Amino acid sequence: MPELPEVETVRATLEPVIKGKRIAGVSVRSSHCLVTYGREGDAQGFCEGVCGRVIRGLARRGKYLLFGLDDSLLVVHLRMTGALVYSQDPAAVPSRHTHVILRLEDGGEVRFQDQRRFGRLWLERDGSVPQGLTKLGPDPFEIDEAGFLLRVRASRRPVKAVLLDQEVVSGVGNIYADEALYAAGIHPSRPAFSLADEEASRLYRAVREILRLAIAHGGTTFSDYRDGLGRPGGNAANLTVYRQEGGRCRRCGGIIVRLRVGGRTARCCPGCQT
DNA sequence: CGTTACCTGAAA
DNA sequence: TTTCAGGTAACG
Repeated sequence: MPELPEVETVRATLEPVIKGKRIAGVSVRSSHCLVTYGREGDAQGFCEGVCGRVIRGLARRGKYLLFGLDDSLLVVHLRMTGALVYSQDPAAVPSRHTHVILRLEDGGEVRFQDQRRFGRLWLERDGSVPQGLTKLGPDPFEIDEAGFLLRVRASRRPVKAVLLDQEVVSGVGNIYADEALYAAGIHPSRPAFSLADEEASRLYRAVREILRLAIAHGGTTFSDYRDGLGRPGGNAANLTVYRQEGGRCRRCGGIIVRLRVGGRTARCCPGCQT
């Protein structure tokens, strides 16, 4: 579910209400999502490791959220259906998919909920980080055009598969890869190395603009995604091809089609994207 | 490289 | 009943 715009929106909405707050207690309703110092499902170690610590800040790298604690780092990946929602209402009953609750000293709490149970919370110390984070590439706002071109075109794989590869560029997922390729007029199956300078340049600018727009609208919600305060995002109205198969292309009036690229579903306009 | 597994639930 | 879903890691 959440790609860079959704994760950034969670970060931006959550940080103001939790920064500087001490974690008073933790409720683990299901420990499957916890990785404590490399040990999967260690709820007790997790509780001991976070209780009493102050949340110093909330950062994002790619699609990862990083809670800076006093002496450790809490890394969260929401994967497909995860959400981190702040609540000040102690009477609000947690959903059946709420797996972990961080209770703050001031009465607020942060709930980790995740229907499909793919999301993870890693507690790390000594500067170590989860495997996926160590190999993460820069996000599209952290590199210039030349750097983007070098990374993306260094592969013979379909350009969409390259955009989705978090080691090449981080933060782009299935929604925004389709949207950016449409905006740049590039077919998702094109081998990445075959992009001309002009095409790769258009793609760089399209990715940044598509992500910027999505952030400005609080991310895209189809069903599960919520920001840090439990609100859905408003970016679905801006989508031009993603989940629009069968509809008309805004540019040429052709039909948006669905195909398979790199193991994922891709949507595109065959008339406009070459 | 592409394919599969990991899960649950909604929709076809 | 089958297929599909915003992601990633482990396969072969």
